[in-house]
Amino acid sequence: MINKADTYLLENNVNPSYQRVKIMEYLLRKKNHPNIDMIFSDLKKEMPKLSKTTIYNTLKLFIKRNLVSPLTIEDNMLRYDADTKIHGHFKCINCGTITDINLDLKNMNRDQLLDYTIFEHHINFKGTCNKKSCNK
Amino acid sequence: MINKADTYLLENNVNPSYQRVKIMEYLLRKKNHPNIDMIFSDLKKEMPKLSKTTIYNTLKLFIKRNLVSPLTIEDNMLRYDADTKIHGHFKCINCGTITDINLDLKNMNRDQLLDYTIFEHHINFKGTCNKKSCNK
DNA sequence: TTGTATATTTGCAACGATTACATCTTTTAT
DNA sequence: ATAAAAGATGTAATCGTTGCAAATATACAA
Repeated sequence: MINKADTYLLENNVNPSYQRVKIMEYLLRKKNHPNIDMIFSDLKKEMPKLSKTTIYNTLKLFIKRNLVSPLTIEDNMLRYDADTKIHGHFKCINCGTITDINLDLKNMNRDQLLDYTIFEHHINFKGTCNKKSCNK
Repeated sequence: MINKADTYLLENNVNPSYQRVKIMEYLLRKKNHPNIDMIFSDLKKEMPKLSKTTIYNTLKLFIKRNLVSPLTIEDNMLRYDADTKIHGHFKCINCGTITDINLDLKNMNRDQLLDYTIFEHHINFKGTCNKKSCNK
C-alpha cells in the first residue's frame, strides 16, 4: 500500500501538482474501480474548481506512466484501477458489483503471446454473483 | 464452420429475415472482428437500403442469443466476433491488427469464479507485435 | 524581485458511437 | 383480403470523451 502519493508520483516522473496528488490519493484509497463521474463528484466536494477535463488528462497521464490501469468492463465508459498488478475482474449484471479476481496466468497457454510485447492485460468476466446481497 | 446462416439462425430461435441472414453470413465469412462501420459499408454495396440501426439491433439480438460475442478491445467502439468459443485477443497498438489467442483457461486459478455464473469472457491484450508487416 | 517561458488547469464546444423513437415495410394469421 | 405482429429504416437525441483556447500556476533567468 502506497500512502505518500506525491513521492509516488515523483518516483514515476510525474510532476506532483495539487490535482494530480489528490486524484492519485483518491484512487489509492478507493478500491471500487471508479469511473470519471465518481472521481469528479467525490473530489469536487473538497476541490470546487476541479474540472472534469483535468481528471481525463490526469488519468491519461497515469495510464501512460503505468500508475493506473483502465478497466474496459463497461460498454459505455472506462473505469480506473490503481492496482496495476495483473488481475482480472468480474462484473455482476444484476447488482453491478465489480470484484477483483486473482489470476495465475503462468499456467495459461500463452505460447502465442511470446511474439508480442504486452502493455495491457484486460481479463474480465460478466455474469451473476448469486450472493444474498445481490438485488436481482 | 457454419455455412447455412439461415438454418443456424433458426436453430437458435432467431427469425431469419433477409437482413439478419446477410449480417450473419458476413460475420461468419469475415474473421477480422469488424466494427459496425465495417459491416455497414461492406453490406451497403449489395443492400443499398440497409440501415445502421438495423445492424445495431441485429447484433444486439445475436449477442443475446449467444451467436456473437462483443469485443471490447477498443476504447470507443465495439467489435463483433461470430466465434463464441472462449478465446482471447491481442491488439497491436502500432498496426492495429487484432489477432485471436487460443487460451487454455482450465489451468487458470479460477477458484474465485466458482461462486459466479459467467456469461461473458473478455480476455484482451494490447501491445506491439514486432512483425515485419507492422508499420510502426 | 521582476519578467518571461513553461507547465498545468479550466470551461466550453465539438465529436462520434450508440440508442430512442416514430414511421414505413414486410410477414403472418385468420 | 384484411388485420395484427414483426422487422427495418431514418432521424434526433444522448452521453462519454476529446480538442482547443484562455486562464492560472510554477520554474527559472537576469
